[in-house]
Amino acid sequence: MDRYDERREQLAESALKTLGELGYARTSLRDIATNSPFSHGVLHYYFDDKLDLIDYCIRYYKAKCVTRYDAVIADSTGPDELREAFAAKLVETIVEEGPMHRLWYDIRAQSMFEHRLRPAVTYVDQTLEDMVWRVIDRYAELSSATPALSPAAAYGMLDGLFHAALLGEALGEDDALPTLVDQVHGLLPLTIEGGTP
Amino acid sequence: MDRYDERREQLAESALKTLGELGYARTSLRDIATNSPFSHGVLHYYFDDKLDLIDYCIRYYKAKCVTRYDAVIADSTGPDELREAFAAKLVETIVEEGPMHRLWYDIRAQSMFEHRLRPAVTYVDQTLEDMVWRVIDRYAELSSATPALSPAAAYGMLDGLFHAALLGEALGEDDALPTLVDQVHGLLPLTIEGGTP
DNA sequence: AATAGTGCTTGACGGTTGTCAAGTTCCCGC
DNA sequence: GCGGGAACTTGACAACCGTCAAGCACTATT
Repeated sequence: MDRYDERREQLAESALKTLGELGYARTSLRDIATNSPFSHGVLHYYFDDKLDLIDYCIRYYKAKCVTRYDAVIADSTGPDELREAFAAKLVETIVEEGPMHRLWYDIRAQSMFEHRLRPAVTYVDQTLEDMVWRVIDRYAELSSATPALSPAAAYGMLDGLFHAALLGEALGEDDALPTLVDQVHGLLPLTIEGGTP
Repeated sequence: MDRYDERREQLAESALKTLGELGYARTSLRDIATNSPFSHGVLHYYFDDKLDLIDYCIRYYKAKCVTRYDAVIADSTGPDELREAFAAKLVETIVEEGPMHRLWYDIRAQSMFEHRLRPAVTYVDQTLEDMVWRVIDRYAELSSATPALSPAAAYGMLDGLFHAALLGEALGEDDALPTLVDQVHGLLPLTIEGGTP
């Protein structure tokens, strides 16, 4: 990777930090530059415009989190262990990377109004669906069963629970995270069928 | 209702129309006023500031859609009929009120960054959960069974599927709506247990 | 060491934003 | 019909936005 790409990543890092705190609507290019070692003019040196920067940020964000559960998949030796570890990891990432997830749901909502965001959102959403499916597939395998729903359905339901927990956590519901654990524990068995009795 | 409240509702109507088209981030008070019979100054005559207006809009939005599925609940005489009618109604509202739903998910995401939106979002979210739970509860009753998950879990999963379908529809996936129907058909039986064999 | 070119800063631009004060029009009670 | 307050318009404000041109600093090559 050459120097040019390094700087783009560095700026994307600063941008993600700022966007994660303020959200898309209230983050200006000057805010991003303030949270970086550079001045505001440099952003137009490395990116065409604001949306080009955000497009890059979205894809960069994905690269950092798409393998988040792969260790859980690889290390778990039984269905219940996988279920526990997966639920714990979901909670962990809300606690440790909350702003990043908030930003993701923000950007995804923006993509319904801002057409230029759509390709990146579609791309990342698909990789997240794949990531979830690897968990479900492994869970079925460890249960000696087969998945009972489509990847899209599994991702949609799990994402709904995750999104609700993130929202609850942001809105100050103090039982949002334990509730998520319970919900995931309840949901995973529903995603498979034909397991060994 | 006095004249003052009538005008507030009228302005909220114009605001929702504009916000539904442009989204929160790109809608200005002047845009809203342009889509109304009044000038931009009148908004500060009826609302304290922009967030006060949006707070009012969110609650007003809820009042219009919270009973959307009650007719389905009342008219259905069997579990499969309810399931069909509910899924059809979900699709119908995406088609006919798409912008309003897009706005809702946008505002809900904004509430994670803008504290002043939180009370209204929390309030509406709860009424939506109640609305979904009335469907699930009736579905269990018609199935001679009992619900197998909490209202929050049922709402979270269903909302995840609905959100994904709305997003898919906005992003141009032409099978988003039929897929939603299939997913809802698959999900509802999972929400109950102990039905008559 | 002179120079060319990359990397970065600075400052300015036109436009838009929320907000509000001042002024105008309209309507209702007397 | 006349006065007064409510309803609404207009215009202006300070601040902020994305963008970009101009210039400075630094580095590497010759």
